Formats: sequence, C-alpha cells, structure tokens
Amino acid sequence: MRRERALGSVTADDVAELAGVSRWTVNRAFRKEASISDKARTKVMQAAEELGYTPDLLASSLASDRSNLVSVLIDDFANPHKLVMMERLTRILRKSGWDTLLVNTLDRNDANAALLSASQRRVDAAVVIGSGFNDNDLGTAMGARKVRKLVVFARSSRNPNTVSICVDDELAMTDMTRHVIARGYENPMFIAGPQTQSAHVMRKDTFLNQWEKAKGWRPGFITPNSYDPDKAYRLVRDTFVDMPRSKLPDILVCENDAIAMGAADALRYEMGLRIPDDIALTGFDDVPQGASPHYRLTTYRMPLTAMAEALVSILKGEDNGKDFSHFIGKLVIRDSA
Amino acid sequence: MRRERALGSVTADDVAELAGVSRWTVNRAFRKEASISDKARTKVMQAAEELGYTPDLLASSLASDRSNLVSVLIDDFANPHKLVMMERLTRILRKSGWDTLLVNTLDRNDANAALLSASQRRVDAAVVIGSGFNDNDLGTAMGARKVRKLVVFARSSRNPNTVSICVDDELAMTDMTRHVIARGYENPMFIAGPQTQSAHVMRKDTFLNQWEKAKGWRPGFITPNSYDPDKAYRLVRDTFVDMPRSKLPDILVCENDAIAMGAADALRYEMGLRIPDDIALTGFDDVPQGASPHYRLTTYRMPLTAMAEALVSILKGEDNGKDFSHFIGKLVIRDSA
DNA sequence: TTGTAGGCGTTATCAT
DNA sequence: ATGATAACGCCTACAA
Repeated sequence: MRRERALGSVTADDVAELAGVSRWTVNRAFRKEASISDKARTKVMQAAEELGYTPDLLASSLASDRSNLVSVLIDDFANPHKLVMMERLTRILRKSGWDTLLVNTLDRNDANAALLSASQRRVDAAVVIGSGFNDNDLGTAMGARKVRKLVVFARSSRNPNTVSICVDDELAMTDMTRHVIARGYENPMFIAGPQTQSAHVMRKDTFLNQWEKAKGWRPGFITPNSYDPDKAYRLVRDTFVDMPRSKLPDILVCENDAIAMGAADALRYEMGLRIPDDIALTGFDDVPQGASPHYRLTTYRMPLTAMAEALVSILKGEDNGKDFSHFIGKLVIRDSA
Repeated sequence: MRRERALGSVTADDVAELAGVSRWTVNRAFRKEASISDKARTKVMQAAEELGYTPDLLASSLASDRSNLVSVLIDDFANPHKLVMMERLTRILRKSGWDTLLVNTLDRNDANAALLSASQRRVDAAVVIGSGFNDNDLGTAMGARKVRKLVVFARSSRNPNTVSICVDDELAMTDMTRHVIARGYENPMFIAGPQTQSAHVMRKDTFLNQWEKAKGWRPGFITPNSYDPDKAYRLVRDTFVDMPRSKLPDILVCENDAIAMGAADALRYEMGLRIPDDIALTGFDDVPQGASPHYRLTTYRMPLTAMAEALVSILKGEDNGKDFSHFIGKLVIRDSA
C-alpha cells in the first residue's frame, strides 16, 4: 500500500535504478569517506543531478542516530551581544555541517521543556546561552538528562554534567581591574548582572577582591538583576540622581556592555555628566554599539570564533575532556575609562 | 539483529508493554485530537512517566511528512532589528508548536544552499528575512520545489511563488512623509538601503513620489548599499563633511533605524551638528536602541506579533490565500524629527 | 475505541 | 567495491 509520494521526493532507490547500481552505492557516493569507485560515484552523481535527488536528513538522522543539529537556547534578547553570538555560532556550526535550532526560552520552566523538545529531535548537543539557566536546573532537569551533550556558552558552570565554553572571567576581570587602577580611579562601584545563586559569573567577585587586595577596601555594588540596558538606566538614575556630586563614584565597572550602555545614558541624560571626565565606565563583551562615538566603551572581547570552534570539536567528539572554560580574550581600551 | 539502543531511548513499544495496551494506543495518548478513552490515556501516561518516554520527533516527522520545523534565513546580523524579529518569530512559533532552524546565510549563493539543506530537513516552511535574497533566486528555489512554503518576512516580494508578510510600505512611508511635511522641513534627502533590483522596498520611491507630489520637486538620495550603521556613518560623513552648512539638507529620511543611527552619529560626532536643531532624522523599524536618549528617533513600528501570527496561520494552512503584505504599523514620533 | 499491516528513506552490519 | 538484510520509531489507512 504505497502512500502518495511527498512533494518532489526522489529517493536513493530512484537514483540507484537510473544509475544501475544498488541503493547503498548511491548512499556511499554522497559521503566523503566511503569506499566507492570513481566510476560508480560519477554515475550516481549524474543520475542524482538528473533526478534532483538530495539525501533526506530526517531519514538519515533516524537511521544513524546523529542529527547534525544543535539547539541553542537563549533567554534574553535585550542584550545585543546575543546577536553577535548567534551570528558567530550559526556561521561556524553551519560551516562545519551542523544546523542550529534556535529556541527562545521564555522562563526557567520553559528551559526544561525546550531541552526536552530538543532531545525529541535528537540534537547532538544543546547549547545554553544566558543567565536564566542555573546549574541546579541544568543538572537535574528531565530535559537536560536526555540531551546528549549540554554546553553552557559564554558562562562558566560548575555542573559536572555540562561542558562550559567561556573566557577565564577571573583573568579577564583582573586585567580590567589593573587597567582601572592604572588609570588612577579611586572610588569605583560595580554594577552587576542577575545575582542568581548558581550563575557563576565571577566578574563581580573578582573585581571586588582584586580591588580590595590592591587598595585595602571593598567597593560597593548595585544590580539591576538583568542585562537589560533600560533597567540599568533606571537603576543608575535612581541610585545616583540625588547623590551629591562629591560622593559619586569616579568609575562604574559594569558586568557587561548592555549594563554599561544603560548606565552611560543615565549618567549623561539624567544627570548631565560627561564620560569619562565626570565619571568613567567599563563594560564587557565588546558589542558593536559600544564602539560608537556615544560610548567609546572600554570593554573586553571574548574570542567568539575560537569558542564556537571549541563547540564544534566537542560535537565531533575530538575534545578528549579538554577544558574550554579558560579562553583568553582581549581588553579593548577606548575612551570611557 | 538489534542494533545497540540509543542513549536512554524508550520507545512506544516499551510503554505499550508496561501499560498493557498496543503501541498505537500509546501514540494516540500523546496527541490531543485522538479518540482514546480517558482510562487508557492515564494508564499510558503513567507508564510513559515511569519509563521517561517522550515521542521521537524525528521518526514522527519521517512518517508523517510534517516536521513542525521552520527555517529562518538571515543574511545580515549588523542590523539590530534582526534580533527583535528573531525574538518575536521564535517566541510565537514555539508557542504554536513549531521549532525554528536559524540559518546564517553567508552570501547570495549560500542562500540557495541554505534553502536546499532546509528542504532536506523537510521544513514546513522557509522564512527569509533580509535584503540579500532576491526574488529571482527565490523563484528558482521554489521552481525546484525544494521547499514547501517560502515566506518573505518584513519585505514585499513580487515573486508569485512566495508569500510575503510585511507592512504596507507605501502607506507607512506616506504617513512618514506627511509628518515630515507637517513639521515644516523643506530640504530633505533620502538615505536608502541596498538597491538590489528585486528587493522591493518601496520606501524610497514612496517618499520621493509623495514629496514631489506635495512640493513639486524630487529630493535626492544616497545609499550605503547595506543596512549597516557603520557604513551609513561613513557615507554620511563623506557626503556632507565638506558641504557648506547652508547647503545641507534639513532632514535625512532614512530607510531604516540602522541607517538612521549611523547617520545620526556621523552628523553629531563628525560635524558637530545637533539633532533635530541643525538637521533632523527619521528611521524605520523602531529598534530598542533608537529609543535611547542619544537618538530619540522618530520611526515606524511594524506589528511584528501579528505578522508572526500570520506566519503561523500560513503554516497551519488556514490562510486561504489571504494577503499578508499590507499590515499597518504605527508612526512613532520622538524628538529626532 | 482499539488493533494490524505496511511504509517513510535512510544507515549499520554482514556477506560476497 | 558492492549488495543485501534488518533495523530506526513512528504514522496512515483500514479493519475489527
């Protein structure tokens, strides 16, 4: 009982018949490392061309248990750095033969559902980019357990079941702290991102520790509890607008660019302060907007390409337990501090 | 000859056995509109829970010829509006049961390859967002019947094989032109995006036509040939920096926000001009950054949610040939013009 | 409402 | 180097 053929569907059998070979030979012709004679291959390819045949990835995945699919979970689209990371990831993955499933995870519970549905598509790995995924959930969640490989991107994770690909935040922030000190700032304040228990972004602690070590006292910090520039804007305005100028920090060290840009806008447009003359500012991520003359943001750039390539090596199983959580980026010094 | 079982793979058969029903009953339990007794369903669900069973979407897609997968092709990550669109599309699609395959199409040729690989995954539709995809290429892709449905998002397309979901650019730009005229500007210049033969963005022509109709003369235009803020910056600088102030336009009408923001930066930081006092500016898209106090950009917001929902209705086949190329957005008036 | 047969298009494995 | 058999896990159509 043959069902109606799917639209424009040509199978390996059709090609095999036309080429006068078996279906398996057709298949071999389409893979690089197959033992097949040149003659057979060209014959097959010709027939395939003629019929417009291309292998069906769905069937292939089902049979081989490899999907060449990676799902990327993102929970925060207010941060422009997400766009940069997505561009890089999708580009490198595609170049290496993987397609990317982009999942917009609405909230924490949803992340689990997303992981689950990713596993139902048999993704080769799930990559998590964002702060809303905490290590505990990642370890215990039903969805997480069913995914072959779970990768935390651009953030360190202590969960033993996940691999994390990220810069060495401690080293990076130490560089930044040195720069701040070298520039002669004396009264810093840190603006931190979400303070979830287990999203181990070490930047805040590193800055505070390093500063304390160098100067003998521990600066304060505030947080908008998110990486949203608007929220940072409001927080900075509310925190500083009524403060006497003499008490203001001389530099705001921000956990990332999204926060730094919001902070910069508030300082400038709510309080009429000049950057860096009246108050300086640093970020992290090096988003394109931070380079604009509005900000000229001093920041830190992660080696995203290398990090994406690390992901590929994990997918290929060529990582041999290598540690990818200590990438070294680059301090980008501009005018903001 | 049983192959080794995939990691943690539980099939409907296992559940069936445990629940004491047939495999097909298990299957029915997992779909909403199936005729199955409550008793059978709860029994199945319990067994499924116990074994950690979830249906395999790959096998399901293969058998049903429906993947619940949409591929979204994007060719330009410099424009921040892409992030907004992706957020909306992925959210609405997911809510409606579709997963999103994000494809970063590296260049024009690549678009075809991307469409091909999408078809190999049997996506239910391919959605194209960007300027680098021209109607002819899209036409041939469809001609080869590679993709079931081809949707051009946020841009009109004349190709009869594609559906386009977009605002009525003519209406939108007419609104904008009226606003510009009402504000009393007299010497506008248009900054256009890529001038590919078949990317029918009508904004430029509409503005020029409307202005001519109202004022009796046709303004000039320039183009950075892309929606990249940096390129717009350089173009505006190079075009105007040596021009006597008296000859400068009094308003730059830009095809979108990405261009407008680049232009604004150039005017301000290369030429020391104030916006809107010395020269005014309008954009299109209403990206978040345009709302910042740096720009306070007068712009136009598309109804992205409704547009994404239109996509869903197309996927569901509930669109009965409806026309989705005349959505109405909203003029967002801020300080830049 | 439930069960059965056949098929979706490929790949792993073994045999020639 | 090539061919053949048996899965992969589910869905459609039909029968009971």
